[in-house]
Amino acid sequence: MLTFDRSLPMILNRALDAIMPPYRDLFARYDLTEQQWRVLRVVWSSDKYKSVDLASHTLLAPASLVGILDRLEKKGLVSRVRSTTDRRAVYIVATAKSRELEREVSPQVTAIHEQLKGTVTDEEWQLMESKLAKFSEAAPFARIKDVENDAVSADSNVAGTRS
Amino acid sequence: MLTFDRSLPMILNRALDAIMPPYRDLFARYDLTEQQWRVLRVVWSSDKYKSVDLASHTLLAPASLVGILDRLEKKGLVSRVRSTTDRRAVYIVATAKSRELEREVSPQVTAIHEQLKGTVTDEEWQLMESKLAKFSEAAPFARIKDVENDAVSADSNVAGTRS
DNA sequence: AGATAATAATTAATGTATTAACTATTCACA
DNA sequence: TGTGAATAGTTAATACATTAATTATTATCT
Repeated sequence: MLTFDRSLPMILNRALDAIMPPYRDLFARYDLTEQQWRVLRVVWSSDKYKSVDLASHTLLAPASLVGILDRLEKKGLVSRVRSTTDRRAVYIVATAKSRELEREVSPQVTAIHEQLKGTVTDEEWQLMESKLAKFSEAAPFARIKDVENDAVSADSNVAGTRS
Repeated sequence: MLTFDRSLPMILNRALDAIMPPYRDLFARYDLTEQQWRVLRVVWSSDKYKSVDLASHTLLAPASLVGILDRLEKKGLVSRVRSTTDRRAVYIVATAKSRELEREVSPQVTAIHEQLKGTVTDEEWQLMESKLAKFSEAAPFARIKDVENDAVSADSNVAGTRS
């Protein structure tokens, strides 16, 4: 019988609950949330990301991004730049102030991650990662039972987003 | 070098993002959220859980539970019963209406989980589960405390009675 | 007994999640 | 070449997450 405690959602949530506090404590010291950090991580990697790109790379819904970007912009860590070629699109660029933050916080984030990785062997890590990747890829069975409305377009969700 | 995409938090979040939609779609059909379902799952297992016990078993913060229980109570799915032996404590009990829901939804939840489990072998599953458990236990600052048999203590002085 | 600490549940404030709907712009194509 | 579909970003409404503070009650300790 399926024990609730050992269901996949609970297993994953429990692991997240266990590993996140050190990250959150660190971010809190710099007045950042976990999600804000995720956005910054991606923005630092390139100035050519539109909001919609950030959504897929950070696993944050577009609607959530709006508020997160509002707050990051208010703190002077990013700025929105309207595209000239496609006036619908907005590019998110990192400010110098945020680069400062990157230099200061990134090493500490790496340190936490290294410590986490240290709790299992490299081999075990690879194994776990590949198994989890299997689940991450196997999402197509998501819409099986749409009884009422005739099947909406076969894939209403773009790969990588959670729309 | 640490790629953001392959950090443990992102790996776990990506897996959750992939597996949760079918669950959420199912719950939505019964006007339930994922968290409300988690609470019900635990409440159904015993009428002797206090709010504080639910918090550890559902991985939901006590502050979040307040609102979730408010909504479940308003829907007539659970009720709060103040303990007579410790007037600080509140026991959460399932209503007959919620038992109906259990009979109808549980099999479908099991079906989704079986399908998920089918994407890897039993051996792979065991492996992944044990590795994730390592992180869940080695948690430096785990917010969730030991969940053992603290809730099953023989305090049968619940004011309300079962049905 | 009486001060104090600990516990259970809650409230308050701010930030994020989720779904649906809406605006503005661009694309596709008959 | 116009017209409907698609896309990017946003707003709105409701629910949950997180931290800190608050209330009520019970436990502890000298």
